[in-house]
Amino acid sequence: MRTLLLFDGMAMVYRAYYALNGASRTNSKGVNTSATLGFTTTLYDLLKRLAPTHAAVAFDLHGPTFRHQMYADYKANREPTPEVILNSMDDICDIIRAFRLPILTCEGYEADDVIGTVAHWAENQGFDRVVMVTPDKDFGQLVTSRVYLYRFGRMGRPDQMMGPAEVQEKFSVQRPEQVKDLLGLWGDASDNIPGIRGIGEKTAKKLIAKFGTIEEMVAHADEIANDKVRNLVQEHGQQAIFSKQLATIALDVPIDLSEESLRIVTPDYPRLQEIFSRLEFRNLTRRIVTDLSVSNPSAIASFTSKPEPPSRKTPQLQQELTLFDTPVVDTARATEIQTLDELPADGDVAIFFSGATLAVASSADEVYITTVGEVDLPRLRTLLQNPATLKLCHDLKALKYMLRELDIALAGQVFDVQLAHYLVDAEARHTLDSISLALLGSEPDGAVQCSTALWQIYPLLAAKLTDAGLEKLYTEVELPLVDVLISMEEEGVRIDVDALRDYSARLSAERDGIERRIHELAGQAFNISSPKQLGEVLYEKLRVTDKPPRTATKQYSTAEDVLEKLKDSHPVVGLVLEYRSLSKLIGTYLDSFPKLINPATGRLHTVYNQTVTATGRLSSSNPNLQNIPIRTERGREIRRAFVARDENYILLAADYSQIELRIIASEAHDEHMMAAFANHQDIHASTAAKIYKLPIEEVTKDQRRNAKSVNFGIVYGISAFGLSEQLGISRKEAAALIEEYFTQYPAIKRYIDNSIATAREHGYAQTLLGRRRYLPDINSRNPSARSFAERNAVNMPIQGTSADMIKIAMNRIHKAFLDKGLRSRMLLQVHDELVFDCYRPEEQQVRAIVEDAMLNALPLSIPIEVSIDVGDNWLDAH
DNA sequence: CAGGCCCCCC
DNA sequence: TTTAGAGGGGGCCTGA
Repeated sequence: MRTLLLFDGMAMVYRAYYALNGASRTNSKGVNTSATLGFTTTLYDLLKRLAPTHAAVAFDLHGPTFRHQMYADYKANREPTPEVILNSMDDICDIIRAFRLPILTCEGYEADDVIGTVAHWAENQGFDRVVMVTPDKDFGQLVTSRVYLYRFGRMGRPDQMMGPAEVQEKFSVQRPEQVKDLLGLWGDASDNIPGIRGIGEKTAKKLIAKFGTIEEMVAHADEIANDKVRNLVQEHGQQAIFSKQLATIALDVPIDLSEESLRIVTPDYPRLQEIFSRLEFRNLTRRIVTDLSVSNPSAIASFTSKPEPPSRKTPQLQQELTLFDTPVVDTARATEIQTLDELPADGDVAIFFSGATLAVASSADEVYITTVGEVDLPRLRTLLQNPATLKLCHDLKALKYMLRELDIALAGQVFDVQLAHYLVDAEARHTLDSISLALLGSEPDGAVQCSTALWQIYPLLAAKLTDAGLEKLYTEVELPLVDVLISMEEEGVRIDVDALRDYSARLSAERDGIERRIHELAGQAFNISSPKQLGEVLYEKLRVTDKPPRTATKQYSTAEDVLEKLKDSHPVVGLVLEYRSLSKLIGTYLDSFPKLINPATGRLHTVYNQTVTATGRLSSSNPNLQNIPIRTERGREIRRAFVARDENYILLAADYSQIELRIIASEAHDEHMMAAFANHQDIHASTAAKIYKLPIEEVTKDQRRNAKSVNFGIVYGISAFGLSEQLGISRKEAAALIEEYFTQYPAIKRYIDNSIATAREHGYAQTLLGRRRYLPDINSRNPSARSFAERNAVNMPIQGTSADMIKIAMNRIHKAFLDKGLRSRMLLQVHDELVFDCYRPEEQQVRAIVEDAMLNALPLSIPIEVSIDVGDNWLDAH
């Protein structure tokens, strides 16, 4: 079997950099080896894992400034004159040479042109497999930037060229067929999407179909009937052609290729040893020695390091080694069992279902496939209710809902790969397909493969969970929470539909009146809800300002904060805001809730998603009950429609008070803030007293408001700009406010700095319980990307710890209610608040349980406060 | 039907 | 090249 392994060299360097989670590694001689070490490790791993017969590394000869230069040339109407800049890549090139891999470059072409050419060549040479190794992130960016340029027909700075995530996701480690797809994509992109703004993909496809190619289309633009389209093509045609060139991967780069020159030979071990020793790559040296001791003992002599004792991770590594050589999910290997009886009653099982199809796999090899309607129920029940066995699944909550229809209660240890994957990498996608792709290298097809994939994923994911120290969070927090969420979703909440309808009618009448007045003022009828139409009326017809604000996509902006500033320029602006606010209330809440009430239960059932947020919070949808208005009088009224189950019940709401600030104070060990909390002071007033150096009684409303904003800013990862916007003060004043805050609260400042430093060191931020959020941009050279990551490094541990805390409380409350057989039920969670249907006779009991669970879920070094209130409806329970 | 924009919550 | 620029979410509407 002939396998060609192709590396995108420059991108590999970046990948290596990110792979180290942005950690900067400096050796004892002060040399920063982050990228080099990462690159080398990845290179070595892949050579080992893929065991290719041929390999090559391609580099851009012109470096990252290529695109800048190209853009400059384009603007100046010059022929492209790419500047040749070789980065300080000497070490990496040395290492590649020591591995005796050929480096391919070609002036005037990018690395992926070279790769495309080699891949194309290899296919023609009859290679069995061409594997392209290119980092998802950077290669994705490259792909995207090209497509982007092409599709939108405009140039931009390379660092702005980010595009749809799915484009990025498509490419990581490429299988041969994927390389083919890849090449196909270029063809598709080149011929079907002209880079002309204002012409959509559909129109474009029609045009290309008519003319054949973009060049033809531009040449015969005058034949286009539609005036608008014709003008656009005539105006931007050349740019479209240029964009096409940029977006097309070359398959004919002039490089000499021979099979012999790409063949893998034994590395130059003495040379490698020399470099590794200079760079102080001790662990890598040890690893290579260990590997060599198995495969090539005679080569060890060149390495001075002692072999490492066999790693306990060997089985897993072994598994990884085989992944690339055999299809991961091998249906041929899986035997379809004819009856459930053939599966051992005391064996572990993976359960997968989709629609009516149900697959039960006793291992990666044996699967029973059936439908929910036809399944042998008693046998399935025996299998799943066995407390001694392990159950593997994806999306436990959905599974439990399905099993409940069959009257089956899952017992024994459960491993939900979706939930586990959420903890391992919260921001990734958690569909079974993408988990498989990430961990196994391919996507399962059909129920049989899905169920066997669960078996393959399980050991890998379980190991990751353990390695990251997340087992406890999984077992003790997230897994038990599934039952709590099911109970809450099922319970739903009672809505006073009549009240909702009455209120809707009232607000609708008000809205209609405002709509008429807006139309009168505008002198025309138009759709106020259409930002596009509204923008035209405000900025073109009424000219409420000379400098119309724009959105990122260059549309007129009609965002609230923008309009708020223009309020005094024209009476229509205030009316528009009023209209918007009413429309929102009517559309999102008043009119939508009645439609969502379940006729069977007569209640409103939200869906909680446990694997969405980057920080560990829950999210709620259909409807979202976590964003019910409260701030404005008019909005707040909606909460009146959330009512207790019946006259025997009362709604009980329990809120954490200032929980995030308490977490900061506690984590930072800030004495002043801790004292303020300990003395039950108004924390914002106390902060104001500190920054304005006044006795707390003399703090004015404005000062308190400013202090409150700074406190919030601290939670969010403060910036002078953000604060100035929030408070409507100048950036300078905001900066001064922040500075004074940090002077008065030095421990907070240290805490923030420390959060960022820790994230930089590890490459991730984490909560008290170890929940992680990876921050690959924390060391980015792009200042705005870096700042974003830094703010996340500050915010995530706070927001996430608070999320961990309330999740623990929810689990305890749920359990206590069950243990005591209470009739009261937990209904809603709104991040720092829990709402209950409280059976009146149980009120004191419920209060005690809830308070105890919330206060003691995750003790801080300062007291936590919870306020509990009751009422006939949610508004009164506050 | 997706994406842009907007606005509600914590 | 002219916008956004404090964290985390979801929903509605338009326009193709």
